[in-house]
Amino acid sequence: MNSLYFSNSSVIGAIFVICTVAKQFTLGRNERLKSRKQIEQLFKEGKTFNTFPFRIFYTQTPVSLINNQSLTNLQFGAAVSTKNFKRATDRNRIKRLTREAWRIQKKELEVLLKTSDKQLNVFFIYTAKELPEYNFVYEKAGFVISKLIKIINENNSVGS
RNA sequence: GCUACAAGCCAGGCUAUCGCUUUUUCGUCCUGAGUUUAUCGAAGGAUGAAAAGGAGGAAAGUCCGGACAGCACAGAGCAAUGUACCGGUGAAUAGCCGGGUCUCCGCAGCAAUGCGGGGAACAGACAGUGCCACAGAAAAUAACUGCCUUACCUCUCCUUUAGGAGAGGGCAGGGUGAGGUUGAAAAUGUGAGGUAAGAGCUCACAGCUUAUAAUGGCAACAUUAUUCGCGGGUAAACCUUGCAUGCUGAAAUGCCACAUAUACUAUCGGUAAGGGCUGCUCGCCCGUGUGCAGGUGCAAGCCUGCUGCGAUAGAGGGUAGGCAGAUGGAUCCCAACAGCAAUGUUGAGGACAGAUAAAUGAUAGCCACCCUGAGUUUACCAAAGGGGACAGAAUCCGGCUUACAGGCUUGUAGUUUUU
RNA sequence: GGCCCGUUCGUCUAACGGUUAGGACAUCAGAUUUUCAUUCUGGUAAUAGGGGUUCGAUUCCCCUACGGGCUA
Repeated sequence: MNSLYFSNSSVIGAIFVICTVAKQFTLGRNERLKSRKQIEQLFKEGKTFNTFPFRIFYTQTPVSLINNQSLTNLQFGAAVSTKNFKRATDRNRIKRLTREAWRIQKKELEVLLKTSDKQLNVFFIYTAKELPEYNFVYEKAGFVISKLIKIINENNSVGS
């Protein structure tokens, strides 16, 4: 919040600041999983764990192995099955809620990934059969993120 | 005022914080065509800021019809698929509008009929084939029973031993389709004549139907007159007749990039002759490079993909594929005119999203709306609490169908109170 | 996005337009047995919803709902 306030007040003067310190809670084009190939690879090679309403697929690779430099450290996707929710509106609603919960809470993960030089792809699949409330989704997404942080830390300690 | 039905319209608003996406402008960074070799910079990419725009009446179902694209195609008939009262409308339809016929319901009337509302795949059952359970004699040339009659046999009576009258019987021949308890449906119905008994056999009235003519109507059709006739139903059974139809769909298609050198692109060559035009007929046509799979109605040819032989030429470097198609069009709103209407013409101005693991959002508060209603001044007040549907563009349009909280407007009907 | 197919007792299924919609497993009741199992007898139980054609629809036609498959 501090940086935001700062950037708003000094638009003309501090160009460098704007360039380096961007918005916090973004979820732009590069931060989402958009390619069919990537997602298929994720399902093939990724690891999974369950926390109740979600099933999580993820892969982590060191940044040094990746050639494409425009990639960000963290990429995200979400899906809801047609079997459990037949109406498109409900599916849209769930995807929007999960995206929102992810967007607001992912900051900590990003910082960790930058310091440990890793790239992480995450995919959420909603497996419950009832429409959730926002607070519930927010809580569970926070739990998932803390779990991911734990996994990365363990991996770091083992690798080093 | 309330309730019900029908038609049309709307599909909550505002603020704050944090986001997504498209376009434009400005800034920064990267690459860098160009050449004047630089504090230049086309085109492109990344990123930040600002401004503007950002989901429906059904975006849904995919039930119809088109636009558009690719492939195929000398032609005619049969076949296949769809469709079926008439006219209009429109790009087109099984849509829409108007009309006709039949039929159902309600009201009025003794009835004929009239008025109002709804429904109809509404061509053909004298072209042919099939089917019609149970019941019934029979479910369709007909048979059975029955009725009448002829000859024969038996009995009784009369009597000029020939025979006549009456009754009964069963075999045979003839006539008949009037009666036969059923059923959804039984050979048009009623009356009279006629006959051995009967029958549209004849006649009168009524009903249906064929053809012709007149009148009205663009037509379907209606009315009237004359005439042929009166063998059920079923074509949403096969079928017949008329009309229409080439097939496949944006995951179509075009371009660029990428791609393993036994690869890719372009051009060319080689063994072998029959085969095709839709399955059939007529009539006609093509042609000399292999195999497999898919598409186009089988096959062939053609196209696409894969595999495989040879020759010549060209061309090389790194992984989210990208762009076009693709969003402005048979559009919507307003006014005038034409038309019964669907709709058309003219005019002015305004509006109109473009995502691609798929945007158009999330949270909080307030206001408005609806429900319950503590309270007490019993009302046109109201704390606190609860509720807000159906549903998410995917190439684009025109219809149809289905889902839908609540509100507004108009019309019709009913009811209550007051006058 | 486009195309095609299906829906019958709790489950798996059968049916020529014509009976009370048949069969198997399951379930319920009774019999057999000291008891249980097996076996035998009997019962309950369904045409997805709506409309049409027909004298009469599980069947034929239309609409709707739901389910499944194919297609890069």
